[in-house]
Amino acid sequence: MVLQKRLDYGFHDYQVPTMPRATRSARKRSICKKGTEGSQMRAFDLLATVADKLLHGTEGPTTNTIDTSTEKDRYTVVDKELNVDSLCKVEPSQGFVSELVLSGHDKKCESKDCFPQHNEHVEHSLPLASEVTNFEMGNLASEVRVGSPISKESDNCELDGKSEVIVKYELLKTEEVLTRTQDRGDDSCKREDPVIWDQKARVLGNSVSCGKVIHNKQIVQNSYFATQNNVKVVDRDDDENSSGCTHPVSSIKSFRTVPSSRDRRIKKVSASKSWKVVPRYRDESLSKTDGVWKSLSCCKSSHDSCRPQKSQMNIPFKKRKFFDCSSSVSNSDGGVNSEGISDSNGKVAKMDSSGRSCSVSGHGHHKSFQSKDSHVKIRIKSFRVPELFIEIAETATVGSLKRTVMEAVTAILGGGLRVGVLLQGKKVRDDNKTLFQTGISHDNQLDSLGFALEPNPSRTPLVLCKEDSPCILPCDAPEPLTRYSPDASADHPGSSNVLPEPHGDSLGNFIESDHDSAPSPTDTSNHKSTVDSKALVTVPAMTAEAISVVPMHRKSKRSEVAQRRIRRPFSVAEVEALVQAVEKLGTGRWRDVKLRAFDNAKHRTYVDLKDKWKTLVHTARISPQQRRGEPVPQELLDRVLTAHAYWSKQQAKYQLKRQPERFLL
DNA sequence: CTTAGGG
DNA sequence: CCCTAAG
Repeated sequence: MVLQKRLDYGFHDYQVPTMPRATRSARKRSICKKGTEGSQMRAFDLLATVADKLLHGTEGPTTNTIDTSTEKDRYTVVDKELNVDSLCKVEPSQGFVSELVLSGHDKKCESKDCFPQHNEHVEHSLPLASEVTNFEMGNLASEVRVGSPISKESDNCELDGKSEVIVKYELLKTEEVLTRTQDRGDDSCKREDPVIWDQKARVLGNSVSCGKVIHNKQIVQNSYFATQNNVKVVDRDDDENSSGCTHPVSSIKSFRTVPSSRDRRIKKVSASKSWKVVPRYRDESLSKTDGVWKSLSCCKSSHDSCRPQKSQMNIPFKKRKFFDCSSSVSNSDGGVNSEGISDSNGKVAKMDSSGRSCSVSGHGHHKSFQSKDSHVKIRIKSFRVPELFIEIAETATVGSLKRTVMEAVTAILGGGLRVGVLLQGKKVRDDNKTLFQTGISHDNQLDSLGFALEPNPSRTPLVLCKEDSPCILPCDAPEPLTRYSPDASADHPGSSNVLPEPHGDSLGNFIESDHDSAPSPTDTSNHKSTVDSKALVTVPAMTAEAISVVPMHRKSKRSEVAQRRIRRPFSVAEVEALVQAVEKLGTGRWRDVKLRAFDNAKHRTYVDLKDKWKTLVHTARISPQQRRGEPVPQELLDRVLTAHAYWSKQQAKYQLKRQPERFLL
């Protein structure tokens, strides 16, 4: 039996931040590891989170349930436990819920901008929303504040009718898997079991909506991330509790494919409305963000990083890896989020991620952003995961199916993504060019700027990606969807096919930014993203076009294993910074080197620096022909050798000094 | 947590 | 990059 499920995740404002792996992260790391056994969370975690919420509600009942019960059971149990309140409560501050309410109920959006247009979907959903509203209105209202903060910030929330489904996820608990779309009318789905999700994008404006259907099995409407998503969850359990919430980010526990250990539950990840991509790590100023961001990002300060914080939403990520990934995903509802990326120069580009094509009115508004001439503002509405093809035996259990899907998704999202920048349909490969040089400036080209999440070849073994098709969506580009997403739901935005090139190119950096702080002043170019206020940028979808998941077991096993961090070759600028620091500090003080030259580069640990130095020394000693990767200027290599020789000598002297002493003793 | 090295 | 031993 071949099930083809299409998972469209629209993450509006979904980001994959890089989690700083600070110097001190090690400990955390270890902690995390212990805690989680196989979990690998990365971008995916967010999804999981969301899903989790949908399915299970906020937190997690979890442990016990999960641990003891069978998978099936556990799900069931969990489901029962869901309730709107809990969901809502989780992130009251977020306003997601409220939005939902608003959309359904009031229909008004605080920000008018948000809903410039009505969608069909909206109308559709309205009823649902209203239902929900009725039920829980009180609670919700109380809990949540109305209006999404996000919306305030950025106006561009609105999606046009086009934007459709961002997230569609369907699962059935029972043995059968049904694929459905949103019809609620259909009972077929409902009947059996538990969980079916259908999320569709819906335009809610910036906010996310949370809906719950209580009665029969109902439907939870969620719009996560951005804009409009409707999620229906049909829960067989009648309970009172089914609830849906839409958070931009929420946690999903259950999804965990890994049967084993506890699942990670992510308590909350909320969508942050805005986050900065590269704010100084220390600053952490995500002003706009809710607490969410922090949690997602691991912590700005290294201290916090892995450990879950009780107070805020924690994201108990089991693995540090998750953090390690520089990328994290954040959703934003309306896509209101804005992100700023600062490059070494200190420039900051703000990005708003929002659903895909964003052509939104907001853009116009954004112009205001431009005020600072030299900065390019980019808004990314969302990144989507278009399709996922799964093949699984009929005899497989639902649980295995879930795991399989999870794995597939995880492989894609968590396996390593890189961001590709497209300009007028062409992939911009030179990471070293400045935006200006590339033609990405606030006054031009914005319309043709697109971003794509591309599978990182090195990291996605399991996934079969066709190279050629990364899903890319040029922002405004009218192009048709990529082939990958055949169905309408597929994005509206046109996508251009693009390059599939694997790694080397430029994109490698996650938006998150790695801009390493220090190294080169010139780095700015690294972040390719740019946009001006005007244009919305569409986000590209992930391309995992089709993924075949085959043997679950293997994968799962694999997945359980900690993921390896993505490879991030050192740029010349970084090498330069490293060399300079080592010349000054010497070779044995990697922590100091880290602090001195890479303090802002969260993804570079002192161990990484030490390793890099090791390889640099090696590189310097071999013939140029034998060197691979981005060529390092000979001058730097010479300095490496010189410094290495010098410090080796120093060390030797030190040792000699000691030697006599020892003797004496 | 840091270092240092091997893998 | 990861993992580990050692400090």
